[in-house]
Amino acid sequence: MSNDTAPLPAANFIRNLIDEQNAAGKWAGRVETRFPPEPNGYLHLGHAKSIFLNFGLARDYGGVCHLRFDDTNPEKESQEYVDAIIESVKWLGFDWGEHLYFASDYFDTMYACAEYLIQTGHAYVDSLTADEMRSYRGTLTEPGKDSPHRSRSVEENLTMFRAMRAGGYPDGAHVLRAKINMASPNINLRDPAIYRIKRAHHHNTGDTWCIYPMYTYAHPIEDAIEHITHSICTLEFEDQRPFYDWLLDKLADGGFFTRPLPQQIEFARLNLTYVVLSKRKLIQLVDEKHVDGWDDPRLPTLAGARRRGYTAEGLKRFTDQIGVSKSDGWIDYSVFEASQRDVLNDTALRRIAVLDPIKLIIDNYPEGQSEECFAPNHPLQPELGKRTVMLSKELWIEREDFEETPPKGYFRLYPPRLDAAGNMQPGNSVRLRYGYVITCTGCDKDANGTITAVRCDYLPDTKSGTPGSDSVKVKGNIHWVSTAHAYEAEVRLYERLFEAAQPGEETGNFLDDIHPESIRSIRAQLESTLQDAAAEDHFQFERHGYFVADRVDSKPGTPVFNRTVTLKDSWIKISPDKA
RNA sequence: UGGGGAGUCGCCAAGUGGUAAGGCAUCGGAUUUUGAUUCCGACAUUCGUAGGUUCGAUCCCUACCUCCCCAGCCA
Repeated sequence: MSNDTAPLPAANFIRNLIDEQNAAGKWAGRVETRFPPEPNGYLHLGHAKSIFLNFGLARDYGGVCHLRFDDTNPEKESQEYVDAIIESVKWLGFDWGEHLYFASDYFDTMYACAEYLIQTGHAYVDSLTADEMRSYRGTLTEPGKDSPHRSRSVEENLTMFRAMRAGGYPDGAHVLRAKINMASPNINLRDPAIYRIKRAHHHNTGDTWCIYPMYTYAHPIEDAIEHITHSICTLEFEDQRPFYDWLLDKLADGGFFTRPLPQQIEFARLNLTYVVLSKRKLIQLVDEKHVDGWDDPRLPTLAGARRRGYTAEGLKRFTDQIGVSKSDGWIDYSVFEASQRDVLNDTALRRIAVLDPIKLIIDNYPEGQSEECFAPNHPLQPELGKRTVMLSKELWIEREDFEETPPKGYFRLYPPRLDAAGNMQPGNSVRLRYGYVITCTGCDKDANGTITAVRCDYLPDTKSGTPGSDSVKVKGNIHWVSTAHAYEAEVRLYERLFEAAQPGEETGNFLDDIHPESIRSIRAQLESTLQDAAAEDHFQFERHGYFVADRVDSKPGTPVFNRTVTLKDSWIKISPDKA
């Protein structure tokens, strides 16, 4: 990202650490990070935090950040995910240059390291079943005990490990384990498994291998091979760090890597209310079709966020805002929305859209006549110019901009009414945005009493942009579109996918908190210029919110709009029974 | 209850021995042809609790409390 003018991100414990190390000359000022997703799903907002952190650190310290696929478990991984991840990281604006890597490209080195570990007595082949291994491991409060196979000779271990690789054993028959300490208070050090036999087709290495390294073992080696300085991961890997250091220390002794070795640093993962950020749950939502694919605009995946109309710049603003620390907390989803509004407010062109139309008839406006009104594309950026919207006798206005019996404080359209003293007061006046001031005279109803049209008169001398147009002061300002000139289009309104701040917290099943109507598709009346919107064009529909032309379903000439986020609305707070 | 982490305003988050940054939210008020934006102002005598050291502690020491993570041949 190019942001020379952007202020330096706030201090955090990682930056402080790097500053200290740089002062001490530990890495000679080098900062090399990596973003290492497993290609077993789509990236989500939580990954964005990690991406901005890792790529941001590299950028700010003049280093590089690698994109590395941690593909050590072929059963769960696929090329589709690799492609989607690449697209999302690019969308966020990052470029890893030459540094695109796959853990699977290092399988040979990892294998060689494993033989070295065996030869130096630091690893052994175990033949316990998974269940047996579990019981030998002990518990949180009781030490484990040595496997009967722990004392196999180096020669036997080597022979068996080679046979494992050669396909001489069925899946699960043996595992290679690091030989550390079965009584360690840190369970992760009780001889962790580092290789398992698994006959699965790998998206990158095909059927070359039938044994695969475990994350625990593979990750430190990946970092060391790539000369990563700071290996940043989330808090749950803290207990893994002693093994990370143990392994690399042994391999450095063996001449595989040179010191200083990479350093693992852990930070708190993102917890966001009203969404789920776990791959398991996201996969379930997609597989069970609670949503329409990984890029469903209701999903917190980056693909979904993009389609929803959220911007990469807004995501950056969000991550800058929430900071990086080691304490786990929950960020309210409204914080995310606010950061998106910040960006969209600056960049989105303004347009008019009537989402819930009701007809407004200007009785004293000539039949068959129409005229041009000029509306700025952005109120704060006049250099963005104006567009023309047509006004005529019959308009569409928002249903909620008329109230037959207005609540207290309402200053939009309402008809003439009796005041407290019993005197008839005129109907309310508002300005038709970019047009004339009108005064409400009443409304039409059908036999059921349903309002079919609102009636008004306009004040001819009040047209926006003409001298003296503001001689009549009104508080209300409503948007409209001429019925004869409107463009009707599909607009999708989204609600939160989950109704609970922490889905599943109450019942234990996050699916119980799914919002039954999280998507609503409507036919809206839009100003005609919107017909030319291109996919991924962002707009502010004035007085409503930010919308984007859907990048999947929009066709030239027939855009479909997604509501990204509404505008802040303090009227809702004043009058909770409204909206 | 073994081990590893974390506890600073409603939500994030700096500060780490010299007397509590900032952001978001909230509440006032101004501007406003979006009940938006923008602007101005208010907003922790207090840093999980209790002791201790010190002239002085959010920061050091001791004990305690609360929350999170670890017993996959997942990552």
